[in-house]
Amino acid sequence: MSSIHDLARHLNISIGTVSRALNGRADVNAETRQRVLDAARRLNYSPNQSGRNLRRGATHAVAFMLQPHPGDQQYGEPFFIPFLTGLQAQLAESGLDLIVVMGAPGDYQHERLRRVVETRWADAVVLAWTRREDERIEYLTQAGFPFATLGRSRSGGKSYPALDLDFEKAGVDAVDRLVARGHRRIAAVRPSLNLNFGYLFLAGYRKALRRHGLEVDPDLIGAGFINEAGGYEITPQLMGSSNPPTAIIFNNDAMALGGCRALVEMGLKPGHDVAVTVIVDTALCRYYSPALTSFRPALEPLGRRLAEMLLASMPSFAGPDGPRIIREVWPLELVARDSD
Amino acid sequence: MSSIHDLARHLNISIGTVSRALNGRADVNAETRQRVLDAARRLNYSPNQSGRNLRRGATHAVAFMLQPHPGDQQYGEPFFIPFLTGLQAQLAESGLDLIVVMGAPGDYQHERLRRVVETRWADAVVLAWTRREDERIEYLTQAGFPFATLGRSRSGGKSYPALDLDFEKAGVDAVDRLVARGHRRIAAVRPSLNLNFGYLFLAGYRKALRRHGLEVDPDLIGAGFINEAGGYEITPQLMGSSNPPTAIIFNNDAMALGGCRALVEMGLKPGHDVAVTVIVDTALCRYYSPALTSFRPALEPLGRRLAEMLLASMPSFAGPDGPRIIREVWPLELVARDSD
DNA sequence: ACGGTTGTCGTAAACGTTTTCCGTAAACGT
DNA sequence: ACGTTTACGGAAAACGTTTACGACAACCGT
Repeated sequence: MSSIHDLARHLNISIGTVSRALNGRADVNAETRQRVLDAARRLNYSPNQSGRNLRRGATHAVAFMLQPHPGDQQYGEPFFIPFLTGLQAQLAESGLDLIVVMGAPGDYQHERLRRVVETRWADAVVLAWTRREDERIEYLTQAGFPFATLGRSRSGGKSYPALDLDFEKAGVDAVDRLVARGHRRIAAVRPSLNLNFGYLFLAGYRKALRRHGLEVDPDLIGAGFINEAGGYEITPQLMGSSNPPTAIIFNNDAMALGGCRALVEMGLKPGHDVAVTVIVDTALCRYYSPALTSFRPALEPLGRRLAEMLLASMPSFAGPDGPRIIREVWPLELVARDSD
Repeated sequence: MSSIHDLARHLNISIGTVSRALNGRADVNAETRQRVLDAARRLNYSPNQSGRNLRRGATHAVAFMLQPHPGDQQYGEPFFIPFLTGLQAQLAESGLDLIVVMGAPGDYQHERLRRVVETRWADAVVLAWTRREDERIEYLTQAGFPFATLGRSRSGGKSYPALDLDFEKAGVDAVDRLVARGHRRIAAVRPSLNLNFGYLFLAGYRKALRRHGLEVDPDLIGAGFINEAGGYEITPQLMGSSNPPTAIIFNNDAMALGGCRALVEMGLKPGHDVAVTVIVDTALCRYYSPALTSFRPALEPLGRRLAEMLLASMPSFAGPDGPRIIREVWPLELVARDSD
C-alpha cells in the first residue's frame, strides 16, 4: 500500500504538491499534475480514508440505521432496499458514501446510533420507522448531529428534514373505496407500538368512517407486528367478533399475507368472502392470488428525495442560499387489483 | 466534542496516561484509571474513530457487499437480512463492527468493492452470491485482502474461508421426492448467468434424473432473474412445450411466486395441476396458498458461522494455533407443505 | 531599475489517537 | 547503604492526509 509520501519521493516532489495535484487544486502546474496522476495510477495509489477523515474532520459518509422493529426481528427489508438504492444514488452524486448500519435486535438504548454519532462514523444519519415520540430524534437534535427521517414524528419540532408518505389520506381512500363497494363493517390492522405511520393510517381510517356515518368499533381494530406472523395472529380475533367485518385493511403487505393465510385456514377466501386492502405494498401484493388491492409508495424516488433534503439541510452541502429544512409528504398511489 | 487532550488537561495528566487508562492497559494506577473513567463519562468523551483507525492501521470493521444481481435490480434482501443479523452478532462478540455497503446496480467493475479495499474502509469483506468464476475473488486474493464468501466458487483456489449450502443435495432430494410421488416430467428453473448456486442446483437435478433413468430434457430447464418477474416470464415457456412438465422446481421463493402467478393466469392451480417445489425459501413459501414445499436454509446461524470462519482466517484475530482456512457446506432442510 | 503581481511549489502544522521509550520514585533484597 | 526491581506516568513519535503560509522566480508596467 503506497502512501502519498511514496508518491512524493518517487517524483522528487513535496507531498503538499502531490496532494494538491490529486485534489485538483488550481495552484499546480499542468505538467506536474499529469506526472502525479500518472504516478498515482502506476503505483496504484489511493488515499487512506482514515488519514483523510482525520484531517478533514469529516467522513463524507451518511449512515442509514437499519433497525429492527422493537420486540420484533423484522427489519422491513423489502421496503427499505429500493429506498436505499435511491438514497445511495443521490448521495453519490454529491460525493457522499452511504453505509448501512445494522442495529442489533432489542437495542432499546439505540446504542448503535450513539456509536455512529459519538465516534463520527458518518457526517449524518438517516432514520426510518419514526415513532410518535422518538428518543432517537430527541437525542440527535440535542447532540446537534445532522440527520433526516423517513417518516414524521412529534419529537424534535420542525428542526430536521422529514419525508413521509400520506398514510392518513391512504386510510381515508381505502375506507372510501370499500364503502363505495358496499362494505359497512371494515376492520383495520395496524402495527403494535407507536410507529407513526400506524397512527396516521388509523387516524385516516377513523376520520373516513365517521364521515360516512359509520361507527368506529374497537373490535374491528387490531394490532400486531409488521410481519406475516402479526397479520396471522390478529385476523382470527377480528373475524371471531360477534359482528365480523366484511373487509380488512392491512397496514402492509407482509401482515396481509399472514392475514390471508389465517382467512384461508378459516375456510374463507380473501377477496371473495372478505375484501382485503393493503396500505403499504412493497412487492408482494401482486403475486398473491387473488392479487391484493394496495397503495404503493414510490420507494426509489423517495430515497433520492430524502438525500436531497438531507444535503440541503447541511451547511457544508447546501447551495448558495444557505441551509434549508425541507419537509414533504408524498401521496400513496392506489393500485386496484382483485381482492376487494 | 471533547478529545483526549481535553480530558488530559482537565485531569492534569498526560494524554498517554488517559489513553492507557481508557484502553485498560495494566500500567496505570487503579485510582488514576477511575478518575479518567469518571471524567470521560462526565465530559461525554468518546474516541474519534478516524484518529484511532489511523494510528492502529485498522478499522475494526467488516464490510458486507450488498450487490445487486448483474442485470437485475434485486439484492436478494429477504435472504440476506437474517444472515446479516447473525453475522453482525458474531462479529460484535469480537469487537468488530459490521457495515453494509450497497453496490450500485450495474457496477460491473466492482467499483464499490475496490473502493472499500483501497481506502481501507474495513479490515475485511464478506461476499455473497458467488459466481462460478468470480472476478471479485480473483481481485481480493491478488490484493491480499482478507475476505470470506457465502457460497463457493472455482476462483481463488482454497485460499479463503467459504460457507455454502448444499444446493446439489437439495436438487437431488427435490427430484427424488417428486419421483416418489409419481412425477416423470420435472422442470427446473434456475437463475440466469453463472451464479454458482444455480449451477450446483442444476447439477443435482441432472444427477438425480439420470439415476432414476429419466431423460434430461433441455425444454424443461428454464432460466430467469432471481425474482418474481424471472419466474413469471419463464414458466409459460416451460408449460408451453409439446410435452409439458407435471412438476417445477424453482431455485428460490421469489421466482416460485412469479411462476405460480403465471400458472394461475394459465388456468392451472399450483399444487394441484402442477407440483411446485422451492429450493431456497426465505419466508414466503409458507404464506402462499397452497403453502409451497421448500428447502429452508438456517440463515442466522449461517451468518454467525461465517463470521467465525472469517475471524479464524485473520492472523490478528485467530486463536493461539494461528490462522486457519475453514470451508463448510451446510444442508438445506426440507419443509414439506402442500404444493407437491 | 524597481515595486508589484502571478504562478508554482516546499515547509510545517494540524487532525486525535496509540504506543514506544524513557525517567522518576518507591519498594525490595542483600 | 547500595544496587536492583517494580509501578507509574510523561514526552514524543508515528499513522496519512490537507492546507495555511511563505519562498522564490518570472513576468509585468512604469
